[in-house]
Amino acid sequence: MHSHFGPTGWWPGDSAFEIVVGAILTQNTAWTNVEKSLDLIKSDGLLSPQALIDSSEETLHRVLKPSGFFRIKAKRLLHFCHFLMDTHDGDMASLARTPLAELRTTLLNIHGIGPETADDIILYACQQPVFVVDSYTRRIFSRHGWVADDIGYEPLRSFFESQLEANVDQFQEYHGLLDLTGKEFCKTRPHCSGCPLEPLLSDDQPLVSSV
DNA sequence: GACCAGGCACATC
DNA sequence: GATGTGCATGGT
Repeated sequence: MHSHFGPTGWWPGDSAFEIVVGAILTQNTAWTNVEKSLDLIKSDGLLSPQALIDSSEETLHRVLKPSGFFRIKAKRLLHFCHFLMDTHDGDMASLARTPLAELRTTLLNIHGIGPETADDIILYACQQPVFVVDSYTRRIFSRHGWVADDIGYEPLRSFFESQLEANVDQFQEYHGLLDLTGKEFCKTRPHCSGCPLEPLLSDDQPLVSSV
């Protein structure tokens, strides 16, 4: 994948907090739409937990509108902002120092932060090693016959983490490459010709046979 | 005009 | 525990 796409530079963002905002806004949403909202948030000077908390509901809805689900995402963003202010005085660097297991549990307890969003935050905003699984990851591996197509998030994450050295840079790059591969090659079943992973196909049993 | 996009929570069975 | 559904906009 790397030889096909080169370095992905996955997850643009000038700050850890911006990455968190993007992670929440991109839930089931195309990144191009998220960028529109991020631009509005920045131009309105709202890119901080306190600024978002202080903003009116109308303002929040207006800036979140381009990325869809704006009512629900406004609530989810505020839940995270209140958490960050209450427990870390709004400081992402302080949050990022939380030990990995505790960090993950804590994030998952915030309303609106599910497994993928939590892992995006941990890997890209907090720079700690978790393997981010997303719909493309599952689709690519199931279409190649390597895992069951209904494999759960945690079993798939555990699988990757058991096979790979825990390395933040590499985990960031794997996720970016899998996303690009999914977008470009994984449109049709069982798998698309030209996929960079095609040379790995074999008659072997699935790597993970069941949930 | 249908379908999808870098999910999650909640209701119902 | 498993399955279905609402959330909403913008691009293809």
